[in-house]
Amino acid sequence: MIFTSEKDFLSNYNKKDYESPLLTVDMAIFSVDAGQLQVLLIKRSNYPQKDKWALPGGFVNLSHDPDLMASAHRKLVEKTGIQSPYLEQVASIGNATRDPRGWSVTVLYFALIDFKEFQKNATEQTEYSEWISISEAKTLDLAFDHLQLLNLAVERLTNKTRYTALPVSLMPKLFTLTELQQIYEIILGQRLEKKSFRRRMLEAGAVEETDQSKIAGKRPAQLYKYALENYDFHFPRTLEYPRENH
Amino acid sequence: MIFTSEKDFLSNYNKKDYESPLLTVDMAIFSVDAGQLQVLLIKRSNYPQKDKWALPGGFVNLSHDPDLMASAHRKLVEKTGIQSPYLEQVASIGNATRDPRGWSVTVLYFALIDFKEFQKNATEQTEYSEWISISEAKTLDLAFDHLQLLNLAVERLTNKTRYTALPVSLMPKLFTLTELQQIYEIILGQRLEKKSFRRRMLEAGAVEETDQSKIAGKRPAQLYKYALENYDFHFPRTLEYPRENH
DNA sequence: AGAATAGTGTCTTTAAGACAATATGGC
DNA sequence: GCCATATTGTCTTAAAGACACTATTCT
Repeated sequence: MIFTSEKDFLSNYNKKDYESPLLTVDMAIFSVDAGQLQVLLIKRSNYPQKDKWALPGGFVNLSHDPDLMASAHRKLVEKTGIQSPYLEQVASIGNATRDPRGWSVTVLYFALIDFKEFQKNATEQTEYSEWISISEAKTLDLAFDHLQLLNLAVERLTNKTRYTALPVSLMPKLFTLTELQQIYEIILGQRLEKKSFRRRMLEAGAVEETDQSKIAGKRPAQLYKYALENYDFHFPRTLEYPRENH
Repeated sequence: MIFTSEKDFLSNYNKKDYESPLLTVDMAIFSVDAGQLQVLLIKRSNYPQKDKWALPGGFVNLSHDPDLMASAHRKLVEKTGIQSPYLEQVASIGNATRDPRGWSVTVLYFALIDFKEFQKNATEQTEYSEWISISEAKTLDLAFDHLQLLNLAVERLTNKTRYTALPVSLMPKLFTLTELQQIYEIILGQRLEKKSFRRRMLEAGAVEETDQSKIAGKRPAQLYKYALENYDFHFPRTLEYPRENH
């Protein structure tokens, strides 16, 4: 068939003539609670892979989701009630075998939320969901290739924690530097030097003092807020692994 | 409908019951020639967007491509004849408006190849293609959202050039450090200090001497080869921007 | 006063930048 | 020997690590 114009071509085009894949968005929603990095998992209530733990996610709604990010955002709001989390695309996995229903592509996003904020917004869910620590989640028999997806998301988060201020997104608006450092240490699984950590945050202008302080037992601590426009900021060096003792 | 088992569910499942998106893979194939970073563009020979310049790419072949990477690799071989380039997924863009045919997702990959290797393997193409410098490509009226895709790929490449040895993939097997440095300078658009550059490559063990040297006019130069298992290696710091003169 | 947590001073270390000096081979 | 390009020496600088010290509040 020969077409004479874009319009002519389009009026003769029928999507159903071609094979299409399944398209899903899956979310690794992270939070820190009880001294551990946690991920929100759901228990699948339907086939396929019924009753297995899985990352929240599902089909992109082509009629209502304007783009992939919107689809990810919709799922996040459904599960957590949180409107403005940190949300980042990690990767897409697509192959003929990951879903028994056929050639399937999933676009993986990760989100960072403040656990306290989640508790405030918690809504009744149709599907059972639970916060599970990363270490435990990795031992579960997750649905589909979700273990691989979880690993990709965790790897992205830990890498970025080494050279960005991203973990601020796991905190409330105001936080102390000690609290922020603790979050870094939980994600990295490594102790950090207090002085280096504070100098780094302050000298780069990533955080700034507020006029408030937090009283929680002993000496009150200065409360800080995130001071940059966005989360693209990269520190000039990555945090090192602890040096050898000798 | 109630299903009693995974098998029962699958035997009743029909993909055509659900809407599916268009799925394409697009490639930013980079090379360096004539002192400039170049990208391989094709002139579209069919609707939609006929006669516009575009990144090579096209529909994932669900019957023959086992996964997304295989699809990207297939397109790369078709266009360049090169079997083992550096290939990395950049991002996926999916929305209702980028393609007039309907909700469309493209998975963007970038590839790095040695220009000389390309010339050796060049094959006749059905579609007209041409190497175009990045600066020129950005001024063209590219098809669909390919300008955005190109920008994403270039950004990924320049970022990684600051902290990895990736640009080695744009070189032949054996290369001199001066040649490698020139490639870095072209990608970054910035002069680098010779001593710092060599020290960095050598001390990290990213490259190692071979027993060959290259005679090209004046003093012969030592030929090196890439010495690491893969391209995941990160230098401990990023290359800096030139310091201020004062 | 003592304990506990917040916050600072300052020396060392690592790896990059700057730039001058030396080495090698073709002509 | 001269020139161009390759290669090295070495001082400076930026930012992180180590670790001891001071400050503030509660009990």
